Amino acid sequence: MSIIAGQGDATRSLALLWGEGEAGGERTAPGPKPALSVAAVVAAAVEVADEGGVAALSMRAVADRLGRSSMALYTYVPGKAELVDLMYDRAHAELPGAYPQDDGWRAAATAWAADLRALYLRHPWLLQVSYARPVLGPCEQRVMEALAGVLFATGLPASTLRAAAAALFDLVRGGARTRAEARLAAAATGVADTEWWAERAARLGEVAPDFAERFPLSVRLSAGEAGTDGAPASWEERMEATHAAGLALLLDGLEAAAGGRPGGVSPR
Amino acid sequence: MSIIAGQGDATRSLALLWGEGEAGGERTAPGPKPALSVAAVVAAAVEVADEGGVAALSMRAVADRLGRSSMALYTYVPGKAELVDLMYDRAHAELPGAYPQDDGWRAAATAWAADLRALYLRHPWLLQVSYARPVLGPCEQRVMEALAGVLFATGLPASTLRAAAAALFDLVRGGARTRAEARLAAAATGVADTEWWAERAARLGEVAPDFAERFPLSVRLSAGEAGTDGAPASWEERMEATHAAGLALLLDGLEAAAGGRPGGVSPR
DNA sequence: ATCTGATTCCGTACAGCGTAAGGAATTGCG
DNA sequence: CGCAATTCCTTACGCTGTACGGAATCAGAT
Repeated sequence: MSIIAGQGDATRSLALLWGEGEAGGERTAPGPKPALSVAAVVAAAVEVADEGGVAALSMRAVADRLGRSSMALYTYVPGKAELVDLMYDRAHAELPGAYPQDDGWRAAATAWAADLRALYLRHPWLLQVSYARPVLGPCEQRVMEALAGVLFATGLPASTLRAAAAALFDLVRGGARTRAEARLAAAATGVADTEWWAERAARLGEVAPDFAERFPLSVRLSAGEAGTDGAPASWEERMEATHAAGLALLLDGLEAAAGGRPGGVSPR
Repeated sequence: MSIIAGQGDATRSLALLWGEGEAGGERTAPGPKPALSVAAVVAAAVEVADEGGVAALSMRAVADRLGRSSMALYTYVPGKAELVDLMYDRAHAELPGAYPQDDGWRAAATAWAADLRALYLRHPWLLQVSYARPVLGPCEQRVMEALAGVLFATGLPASTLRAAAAALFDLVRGGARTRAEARLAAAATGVADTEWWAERAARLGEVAPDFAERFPLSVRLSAGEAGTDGAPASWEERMEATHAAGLALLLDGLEAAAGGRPGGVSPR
């Protein structure tokens, strides 16, 4: 259970996020030239988080990676909270800014979701950054813009599309979280998905032998997970399928709302 | 920005979660009788988190509330991570274990979502507990059981319902998060939603004057938020509406999948 | 060439955190 | 009465983010 809460000063973060290249003029100020830059600090911080997770992200760790003292970072960044804001936005720069709609909006929406999901799995710490308060950096905004472009093709009113956009974000984040957890568990224990889950189930069976009687519907819900098509899919594949199905349900709803306009070649 | 990472020992957490009343036998062990109990510790911790947020949740703070030293807690709970696991599950005890389906499964599902959402708003720190790794305590399981009961009324296959359940959880959590953020911002700045948002927009306008040209679709997406029906709804009301609409889209998809079986009196 | 003032960077320090280690106090059982 | 187990506390360690003050570096005015 990992938490990043409280976040930083919104004004300072916004200035840093959108300042980017900073005033183009050459620097003519006295004093030693900065050996680092905001971008360098953020990049180093992202590396630290990618490698060691959010728990390993400390100012000292980032500074060590840059060969500086931890206090040196504070000339570039107001504090750790704002640094996380910057990291969060920067990571979203890896995503495309638009999606072709040759195969219809539904395919484009699915691609958008897949890309975002992949980003979360590349940088799992993103999922531990509270998106409660919208940081609203340029890169994250670009992702939103791409989604907006896809959704407007439905012809639906903006109010519906706002709801759809929020729902899509939620589904992708939630799904990626589950998947990231499985990876983490696998890495931590050295045991593969299926075995880990079996071990977990066994432990639960020890500690709560009356599980099946207390929660019959839950058991029924998770029963038959192997699917009817013989081959028992791997745990990761099943998670992938569940995620895709949830997404499909939402897109079905959206397509129904769009009425006559089809979403293009339906992927199912 | 506080972080709770790494989570606790799953085995220890599971034992504590499902032990509950513990072996019913009278205690006949030597040594001083425990003045506290696991339940008392968890209850105190929940109080601390409710009042001061997740940042205020420290072992010392919990111990102070109980009039003990921080180290005394470790005789009841293996560590902070496991304590958070227990808190998380205990909070879910506030939710009902089943939902009547007199008005059809759709109304029941909506009620389930509303209750869960209300729980998250009562205990916002729940949203900062990473549900990446399923803690799988009895109370959380009860919530899942309630949802399963609702969903099976659709007559759909378990695989579809698993996806629907996951999606519903994601939507409720995501929506509650946005709402909780607005409250937090309002409380922190003393400014009401609408004004805070206006201030934020103004600040963004200063720092990124070319916003409208760079992100025209996003602007169009959030434009006309006041709705066509004259009265400009409050920010919180709009969030509520957006959340409800997202939920409705998903339920539409589910209803479509259920084919002939209607979800009962459609709430919209 | 020198001074001035701004800027970068670092060393130290502090309060807070989770918790390991060990000792004091309390109790039921022999 | 020991004995052994259990609860609870004190102390301490290493870690965190960061406030503070000083040292080093440099541009431009003198």
